[in-house]
Amino acid sequence: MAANDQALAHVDCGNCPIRHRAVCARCEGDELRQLEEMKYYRTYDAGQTVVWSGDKMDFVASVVEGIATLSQTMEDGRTQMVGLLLPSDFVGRPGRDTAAYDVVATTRLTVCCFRKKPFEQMMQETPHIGQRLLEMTLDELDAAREWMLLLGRKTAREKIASLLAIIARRDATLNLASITGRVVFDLPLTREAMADYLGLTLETVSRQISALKRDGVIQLEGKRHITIPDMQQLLDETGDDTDGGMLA
Amino acid sequence: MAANDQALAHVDCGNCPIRHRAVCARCEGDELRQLEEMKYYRTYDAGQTVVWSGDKMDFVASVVEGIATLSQTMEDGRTQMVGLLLPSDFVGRPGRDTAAYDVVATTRLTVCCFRKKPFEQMMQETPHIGQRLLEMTLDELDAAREWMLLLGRKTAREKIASLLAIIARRDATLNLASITGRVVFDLPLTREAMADYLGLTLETVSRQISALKRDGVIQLEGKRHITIPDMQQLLDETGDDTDGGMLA
DNA sequence: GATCAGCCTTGATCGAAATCAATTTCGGAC
DNA sequence: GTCCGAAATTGATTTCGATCAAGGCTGATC
Repeated sequence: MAANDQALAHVDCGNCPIRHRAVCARCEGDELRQLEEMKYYRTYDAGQTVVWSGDKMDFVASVVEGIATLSQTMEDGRTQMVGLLLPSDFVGRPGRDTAAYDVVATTRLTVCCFRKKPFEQMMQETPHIGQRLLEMTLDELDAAREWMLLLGRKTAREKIASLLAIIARRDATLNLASITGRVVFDLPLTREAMADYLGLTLETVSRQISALKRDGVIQLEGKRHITIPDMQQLLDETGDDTDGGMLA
Repeated sequence: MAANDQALAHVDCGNCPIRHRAVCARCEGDELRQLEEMKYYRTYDAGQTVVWSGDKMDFVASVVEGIATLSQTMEDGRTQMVGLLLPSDFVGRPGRDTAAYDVVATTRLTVCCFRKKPFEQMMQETPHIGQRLLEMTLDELDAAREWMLLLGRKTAREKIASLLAIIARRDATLNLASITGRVVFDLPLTREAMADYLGLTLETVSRQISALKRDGVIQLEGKRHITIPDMQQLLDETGDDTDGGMLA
């Protein structure tokens, strides 16, 4: 566990920004009160490691604010990101006591933790929680499978376009903006993190971003601020079915 | 749905080969009887498609016997396998009514089906089932993440070695054989299916298998029958941590 | 036993991304 | 404003796997 964890002011679950999307989404009344009592917050600075793969992990948690990455590293240093944790995402696995992946905060990160034992006990007694966790896990599995298609079969250019589209879409849904026409956002990842996400080198990431800029698909301001003048044009570059995919 | 489905003789759940590993693993007595009543079998020939991505799917199922693949295809024909379904694995997603992937039988396949509506209803009433499904889904997510590392960061040779190790390990656990020293098994996949699994072309798969043979890591008899004289040597080729991965 | 088709292997060549190697840009500290 | 270092860009070259192209096996069919 990292050094400078901090206890935060206790936040009322009723006002929690991830109240309706996290594992606790379906809890009400007594159940919520019970969770409220066992929860505690932790925060991490950008760049800090939350847990190392193989470490003992005696808690599970929900991301409240900020972004973290899940990644795997081979002995020789090759690393692959296997998950991107956004607010409301769940960290840890009930019924397992060591971390399977490295978890690293890429921005300042706040998580809402529950000690594993009491949480598991509560899962036994409260079907809501397990049901919600099942839904979330199935969604993650779908995302992982889409990602596998990207890693196995897409070109570097398609990979970059896909990642930008994913981030743009997420940003748009968070901010209730439209997902057509002009989209503007900040990249939450370094070129290296993008490379680890996409199974590329950071040089290739840089080159492909430059190429997309040259071709007018994106505009860059500084290194991180991105404008997509025409979302459809970006989607056309991802290689994905853009029109729902179903034939008439 | 494919044409030549066949109703099979009704098999007693108590004698079912996947009784202790499938979604129904934790059901007993009444619950089991209830499932027994709603289940029905279907079989498919090798090569037959079970469902097409985008199709309406009004059932969920457990693989009883045989092997099937889950895969995704891009408009231009590039395809990536995203799941390998073995006996006891679950097909379909509660709470979704169209298939997200193509499901294809690679050997003769028998599945145990439940119509979606009654199954979902039973999940509501029987926490066992959801709990078991959650466990299975979490395992699948772990497998998907290991696969992502393979797709994103491993060399062609490492990919082949990893796939052979996965199949060898599974075969060994099924047959209670040891996973050290000599291992013998039949490849259940064509070179093309292996390529779709690994994000390679079939030519590269063929070449790397030839190379591993030349180097004495594997022995081939015909195209499909494989002998691994020394499992550790194969594992050394996978690029994975071979010794549990944890430092002292 | 000849024929055929599907599957597999092998060879030659090409090309996309990796690698190696300088710079350049940018954001923050002073 | 200046300086510093991390992050990013860009260029040159190499390499691994894809692609293009012949054949070779093997088992099923007649």
